[in-house]
Amino acid sequence: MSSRPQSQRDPDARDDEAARRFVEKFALVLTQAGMARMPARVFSAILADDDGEMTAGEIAEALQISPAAVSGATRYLMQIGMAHRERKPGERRDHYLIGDDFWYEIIGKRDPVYSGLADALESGIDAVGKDTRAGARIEQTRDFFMYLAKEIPALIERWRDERIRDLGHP
Amino acid sequence: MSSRPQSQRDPDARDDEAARRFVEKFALVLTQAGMARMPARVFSAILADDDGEMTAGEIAEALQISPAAVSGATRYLMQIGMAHRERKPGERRDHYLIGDDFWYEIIGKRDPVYSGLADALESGIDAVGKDTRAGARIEQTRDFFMYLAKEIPALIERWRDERIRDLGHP
DNA sequence: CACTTGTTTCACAAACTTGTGAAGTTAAGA
DNA sequence: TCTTAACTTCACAAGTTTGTGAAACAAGTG
Repeated sequence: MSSRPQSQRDPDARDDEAARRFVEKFALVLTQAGMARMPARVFSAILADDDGEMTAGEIAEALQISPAAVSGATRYLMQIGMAHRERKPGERRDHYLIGDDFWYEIIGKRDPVYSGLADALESGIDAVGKDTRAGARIEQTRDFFMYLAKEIPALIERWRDERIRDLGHP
Repeated sequence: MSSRPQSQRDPDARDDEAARRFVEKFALVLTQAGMARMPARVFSAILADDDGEMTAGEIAEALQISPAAVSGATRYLMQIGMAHRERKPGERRDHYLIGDDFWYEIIGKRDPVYSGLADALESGIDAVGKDTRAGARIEQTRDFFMYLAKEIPALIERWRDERIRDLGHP
């Protein structure tokens, strides 16, 4: 979990200082995409960890945050399915991990967002009147989100398939 | 812009009270999807307006908010391309409008988000080492976002084409 | 050119969010 | 059963964000 001084580094090995910078950089992008700060940092830290698995203590240490902050962030990450927790029998510590294919899950879960928009729009069509200009506009918008709700999961499925095929022919 | 009392309503005509509820409901969904409250409300109001076009005064009146709030919200909406402003010659008022096909634009603009994630991840691969487990995981994640950055615009393009074809054969 | 209507800017108060220390809870190990 | 390490919950202080009133600014109109 540590690397040599810069002057004699193997360019293919881990550079802790650079890894730390990456964690903050990636967390920042996630934050800009709407994720809260601590969950973003915690997630990035686990992502950059070689095992993809850290204890709460390791997280607190790595990010210099309180156990309370770790607890809050991990609870959130687990809730939205971006991390999960494991504890081996006869272990006191929880290990937080991110799967190797969690991204499909997360993006796939945008589905409810689009469906939610489509549902809200559905009720709007009646409110403004089916045959009004607003009605037509809202209906078209609804159709678009229904399309996304259907096609995006299919897109991700396609990626999954391609990946599996690539692993078969490396 | 107004409708009869409930008791004698035409079910295909506009129901102002229901429309108002829709505006708040849809704004709430947008808010949950990460949009700020006022821009979400203003956008929803214009979406539900029959002309798809409102003056700042109409917006303030409809949503019971100050001119300052309208100004801030419209500035934001225009900046991200969800609304634009028009003023006819010899008019004192600005009219804010949303196009009939703005959604493609907006979702299409997620592209930079995915590209941004892919970029940040790219730098992470070197930081943790190309041939480490973390390196492989980050690389795979980057590939996934590059895939999305490429495929989602294509998806939207496809919708556009289908729409145009539908309009040709109604 | 002054008046009037409409929009933007700005400073601020209120409301909300965030991360912390400290106390409380849980469960492994002796 | 008691001890202790690990995690969670809670109240709060600090920091942000949000929407407002008031004042400044722009642009038609008489």
